[in-house]
Amino acid sequence: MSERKARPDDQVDSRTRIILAAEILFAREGIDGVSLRRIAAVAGQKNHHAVQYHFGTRDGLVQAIFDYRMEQMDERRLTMFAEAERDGRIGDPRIIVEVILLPQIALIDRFGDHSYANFLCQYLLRNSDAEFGRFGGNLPPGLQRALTMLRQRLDFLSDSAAQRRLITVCFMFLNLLAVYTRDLESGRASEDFDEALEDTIRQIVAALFLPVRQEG
Amino acid sequence: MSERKARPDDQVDSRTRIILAAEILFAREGIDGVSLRRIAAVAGQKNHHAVQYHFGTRDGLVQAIFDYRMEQMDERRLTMFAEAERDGRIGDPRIIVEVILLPQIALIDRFGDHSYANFLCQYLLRNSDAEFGRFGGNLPPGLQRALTMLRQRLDFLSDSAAQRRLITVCFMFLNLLAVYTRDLESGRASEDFDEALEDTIRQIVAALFLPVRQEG
DNA sequence: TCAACTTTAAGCCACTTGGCTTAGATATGC
DNA sequence: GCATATCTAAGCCAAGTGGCTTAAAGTTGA
Repeated sequence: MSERKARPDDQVDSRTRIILAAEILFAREGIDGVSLRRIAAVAGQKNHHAVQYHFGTRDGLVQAIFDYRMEQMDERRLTMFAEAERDGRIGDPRIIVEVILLPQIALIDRFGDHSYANFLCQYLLRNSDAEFGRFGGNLPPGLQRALTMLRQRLDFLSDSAAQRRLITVCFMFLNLLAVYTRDLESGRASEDFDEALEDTIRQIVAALFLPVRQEG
Repeated sequence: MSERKARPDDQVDSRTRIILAAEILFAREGIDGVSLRRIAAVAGQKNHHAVQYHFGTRDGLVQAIFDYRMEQMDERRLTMFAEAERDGRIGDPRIIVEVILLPQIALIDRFGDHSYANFLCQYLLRNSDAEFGRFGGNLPPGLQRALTMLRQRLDFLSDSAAQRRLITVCFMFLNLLAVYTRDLESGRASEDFDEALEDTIRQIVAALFLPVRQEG
C-alpha cells in the first residue's frame, strides 16, 4: 500500500496536517498499526516529536481527530435544523435521521476522502464505554438537539432500548459508508450512491421508529 | 486493564488456547495493539515462537480465529435449518435472519465470553474487500444456504443493493452485541437481553425486507 | 529592536517488536 | 523399542518504537 494521497494539503497548519494524515493512515492500517513517526513523516514533519508536541500521546491524537470532525459536522447540523424549521419539516421524524447522518456524507464529499467512516468505527470500538450511551451531556449542540428530539419520538421505549436503537442507527450508517468506501477504493461504483443512500435512510427510519410488538 | 479471565481453559490444546487468548486480547486492545509475545504468554506458552509456529504471522492468527468461529457457528446453522424444516417454518423470512445471527449469540452463551463481536468488527474492517460481498463461494454450507435463501427473498433488489442490505444486517447485529458486551463488562444488565434481542431481530427483519419505494 | 513565546529539528535512550536458529521435549506410528 | 514427526523452550538479533532533552528556527507583540 503506497502513501498515495495520504499527504494532505500543504495549505493548513501542521497540527491539522497531522490530524488529516493520521485519519487516513489509521483508517488504512489500524489505529495501532501506524507508528507516530510515520504519521509525522506523511504530514511533512521531519521529526516525530511534532505528534507528541501537539497531542501528547497516540490516544490524544485519536481524540483530536474525533473532535475535529465532530466540530465540522455540528456546524452542518445546526444549519440543517435551521433549514428544516424554515421549510416546516421540523416535525418529520426523518429529519432527525438526516441531521445525525448526512453531515458525515458531506464530510466525504467536501474533502474527497472517505477514511472517516473507517476511523470512526475503530474509535467507537475503542471508546464504546465513553461514547455510546451518552444521550445527553458533553455533546456539541447540534447533535445534542437531534438526540433529544429522537428521545422524545421514542417515548414508547425505555432508556436502554432507545439507546440501543440509536446505536443501531450509527452502525447501519457506518455500514453504508463502509460499502461506499469499498466501491470507491475498488474503482467500481457498483450502485448509484444517491439511490443507496435513499434506501438506507428508509431502512433506518423503518427500524428506528418501529413500534413495539402489540400484545396478543 | 488486568489479564482477568483472559487465560483460557487448560483443557484444550495449545493451538486453540492461543486462538482463544488472542481473540480476547484482540477484542480488548485491538488487533495491532497486542504483541505476539503477550498472546503466547496469556495462552500459557513460555515462548512467543509458538504463535509463529502455528499461524506463521499475525494475520494468519487473525484468520485462524475467524475460521475457528465460522466453523463452530456453521454446525449450529445446519441444525437450525433442520429444525426449521421439521417445524415447517422454513418459509418464514425471519428464519434466515435467525440462522445468520443467532449462532453468534450461542457462541457467547456457550463460552461465556463476548469478545467475538468486537473481534469480528475489527476483522471486517480489515478485510472488507475480501469478506463483504461474497454472496457465494468459499463459505461454509450453512451460511451459504442462508445467503442463497436471502438472495431469493430479495429478488426485487439488484445484486449490489441486496448485498448492501445484507451488510446492514451484519452491522445491526454487531451493534446489539456491542451493547450487550458493554452491559456485561460494566456489570449492569441495563435491559433484559432476550427482550433486546427480540426487538433487534424485528428491526432487522423490517429493514432487511423493506419494500422498495413505489413510484408516484 | 528585541524579548517572550510557539513551533520545528536533531538526536539519544531504554525498551519492545517480530523473525529466526538451535536444541530439547513430547507424542505418534511401526 | 525406537525412529519419525510434532511441538515447545531458550535465546539471539536487527529494526523499530515512544518518550525524552536540548537547541534552533520562526512568530508575535510592544
